[in-house]
Amino acid sequence: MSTELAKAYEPQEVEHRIYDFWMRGGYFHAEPDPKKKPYTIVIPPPNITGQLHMGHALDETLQDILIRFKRMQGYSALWLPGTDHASIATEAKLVEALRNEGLSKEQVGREAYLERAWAWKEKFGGRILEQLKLLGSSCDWDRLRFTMDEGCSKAVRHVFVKLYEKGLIYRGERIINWCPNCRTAISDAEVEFEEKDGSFWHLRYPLADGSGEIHLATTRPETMLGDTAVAVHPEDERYKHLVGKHVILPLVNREIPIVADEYVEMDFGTGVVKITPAHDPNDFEVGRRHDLPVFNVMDERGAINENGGKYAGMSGLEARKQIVKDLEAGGYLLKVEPIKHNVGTCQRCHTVVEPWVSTQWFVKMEPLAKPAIDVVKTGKIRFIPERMDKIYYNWLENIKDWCISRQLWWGHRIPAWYCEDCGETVVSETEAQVCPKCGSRRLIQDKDTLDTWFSSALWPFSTLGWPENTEELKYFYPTNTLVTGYDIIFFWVSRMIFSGLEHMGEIPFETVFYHGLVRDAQGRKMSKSLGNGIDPVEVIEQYGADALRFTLVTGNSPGNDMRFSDEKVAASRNFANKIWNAARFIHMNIDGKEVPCKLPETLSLEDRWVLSRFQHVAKEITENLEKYELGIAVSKLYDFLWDDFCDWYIELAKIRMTSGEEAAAQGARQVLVWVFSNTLKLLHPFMPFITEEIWQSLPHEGEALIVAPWPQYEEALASKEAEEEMTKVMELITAVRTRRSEMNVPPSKKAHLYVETGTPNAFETEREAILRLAYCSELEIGAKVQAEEGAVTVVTAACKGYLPMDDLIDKKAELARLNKELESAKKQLQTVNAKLSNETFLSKAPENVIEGVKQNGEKLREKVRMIEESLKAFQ
RNA sequence: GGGGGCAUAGCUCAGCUGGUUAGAGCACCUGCCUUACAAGCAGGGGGUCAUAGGUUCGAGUCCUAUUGUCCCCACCA
Repeated sequence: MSTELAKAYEPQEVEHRIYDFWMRGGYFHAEPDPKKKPYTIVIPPPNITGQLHMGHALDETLQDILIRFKRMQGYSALWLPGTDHASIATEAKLVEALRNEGLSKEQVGREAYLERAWAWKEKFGGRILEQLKLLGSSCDWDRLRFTMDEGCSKAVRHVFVKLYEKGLIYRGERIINWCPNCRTAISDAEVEFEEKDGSFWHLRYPLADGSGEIHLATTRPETMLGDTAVAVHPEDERYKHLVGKHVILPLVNREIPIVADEYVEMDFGTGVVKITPAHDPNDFEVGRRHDLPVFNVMDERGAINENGGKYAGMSGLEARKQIVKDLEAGGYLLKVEPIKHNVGTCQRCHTVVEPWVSTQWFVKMEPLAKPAIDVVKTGKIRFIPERMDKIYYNWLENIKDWCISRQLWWGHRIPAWYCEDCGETVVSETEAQVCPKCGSRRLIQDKDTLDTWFSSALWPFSTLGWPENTEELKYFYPTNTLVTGYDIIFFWVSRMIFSGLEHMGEIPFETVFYHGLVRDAQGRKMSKSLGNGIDPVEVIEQYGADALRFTLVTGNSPGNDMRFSDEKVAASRNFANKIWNAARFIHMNIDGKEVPCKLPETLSLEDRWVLSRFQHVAKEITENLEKYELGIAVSKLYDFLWDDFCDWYIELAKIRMTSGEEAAAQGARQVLVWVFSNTLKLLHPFMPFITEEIWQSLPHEGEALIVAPWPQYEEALASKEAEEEMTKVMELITAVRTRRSEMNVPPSKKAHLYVETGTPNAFETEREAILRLAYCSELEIGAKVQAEEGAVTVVTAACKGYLPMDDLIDKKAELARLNKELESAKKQLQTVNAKLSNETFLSKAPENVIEGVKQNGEKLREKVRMIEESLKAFQ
């Protein structure tokens, strides 16, 4: 870059060029390196169906910040990228595409279907990765993985067999959540409850012996076709005598028993529940306890099956209507009342989920959950923020077995074969050829595939080569940080933890850094249906990737949701522009000159001040980053760069650079370059493009900022004295500016300034700065100065200034102002004095706090004295 | 039913283990095209930190309760 370039930063061209530069340099690639310490993050693999949304943008930005930080600190920093096959989501897209061609997946057949699926994956699966690059993500693309690639698939089969042999995977007929739209079983975690309007139908079931009837209510009358009992509470006096008797199931005319079970709540409704074991999880349990038959009346589409008699073939809703009609006609319907109730829906398609009995594969969770709880309890794995612990414990402590089979074709096919001759089940990592029991060769593989999360659970080690014991696995595992949203604690985090412990005997990561959701400006969730989603790619095009990243990390604290708005990105863009212009300014002053990238021999007070400030900032930011306080770190950088460096230091440096004294000018140039390029290092993880671009253009050592060493705190450059001295000067300048502004004096009108002070050194040293920045025509400094009468007074902690501006002074206003200031100073002094005369404060507060209060008291006393003196003089 | 978050300036939010006078961005007001930047510079107004108690020498920060709001889990047929 040079000063000829645009006044405003134009990110588009820079970003592509710089990303190419990084790629060509191979800076993203990490190798096992015994000389370095490893730092590893595995990416939460985005779905191949996905487009980059703000949630990804946040997730990837946070990871990239951590990886770039660690890389600069000298770690062998691996950010391992990849994508997830997302079985249900992808299958939905594929089936839809087929439907548009007038085809079904059954029509094309499994093999052809999978060919299409892979082709689709090749075509669209990489789109999101290209979008990740636009963000600046420094992933090791050489190590790109996919949950269904050969290695991951091998890991999946290995785990399946191992768990099966251990008895932790089993197959059985259970009641599961069935999505009639996706036509597959789903796990408990994939069910979302939504409050919906419904009806409560009150029914009458006559007793079989004709001695009366029993009243009950249901929200799903169509399930009565599958009723196999009626239940009451064993202690319920109203019904005790009926237990053991039978009722006639209306419409169906089946005799079903009345059973007693503690599950029934006496106080709810009539205290009678109809029991449909095939279509309700609680009823299923009741049925098991009482050995009731399971009478399945629904098919895979949620329609009534052949067990439903005259209702067979009707959809659930049709059957409901007809059954209610028939019940009413038969005199069985007592009343209907409207209610609101929670209905389970499919996470993917929001179709109402049917509890359905079918044969599925499950993972036995309890033995796996226990160690997973322990590693968090003992702190081996740390959650940030800590409160996520509870959510995690709560889930694992109440865990139910995990239904892992899916009636889908896209995914890892279950490595189980059934013998057609003897019915034996063979589970094997490789294709089973012969039945070990009867020797038959007629083996058929299970048609189902595994839950997507079964493979993502292995992601931290399957991507590093497991089950082979690769160099990568040895070096990079366990990984260090997992960055993800709190919405997938159950789906993913918990499953990676127990999988890592079970298969690797070691935690998968040390820290889980949770972030919240990115919401719209009104705080609503971004969603397709609301149409309020903001496309990160568009934001990048308009404002630049650095501005987007800066926006996402500023003010973001772990685990908390954030709002996203155009105004915020605009503010970030302005910051990028500020940096750009600081660079332009420096170029203007160094171009064509030889400026070494080291500090000069002699340092001025402002040099020592800015260097000291930088040291503290560097130290604090490093600490903040290590504690995952990214939002805090970035705002400190913002303040330092904008306020300290641009608004103060650059302005101060201009004096020497226009002074005509070459040695002084050169010193200023060197400090400018040194502080600025070191600040760029600190800023690089957050805003990688603009910082690399500028850093390259300035005098620098090393080939790229991305691999430049992270600034170390240097005690020798920190100076409390320089900061204190400089503060005196800055306070005076600000006070003069304020006073002038209040009197509406334009900067063009210079004024004589008298500074009365007991500590003249700093003021003398910075004489030129005061002249220039406080708009002075002349400056007198002394222990006692003789100012013209009627001069305006400014008082700071270290000095008193007089501005003779007789013609502009509103005497009354000036008097009022001085009085106000005196009052305020006195009030503060009072607070301080109260503290210092408080015995308990003095005896209990720590030394440094007391010392601070004392010093403050000194300053205030001096200030009060000076104001009083001015008032006296004024009158 | 159980658990959790949030409540600080007009708006969006910081404020880490309690410690001098509670901060930022945006918005607003005033003055400036000062030769890096008007996407800028200088200055300013604006907050009884949701409410009520408590702990403490000291509370925005810790504890208890209340109110409002959002979320998670469980789910009553």
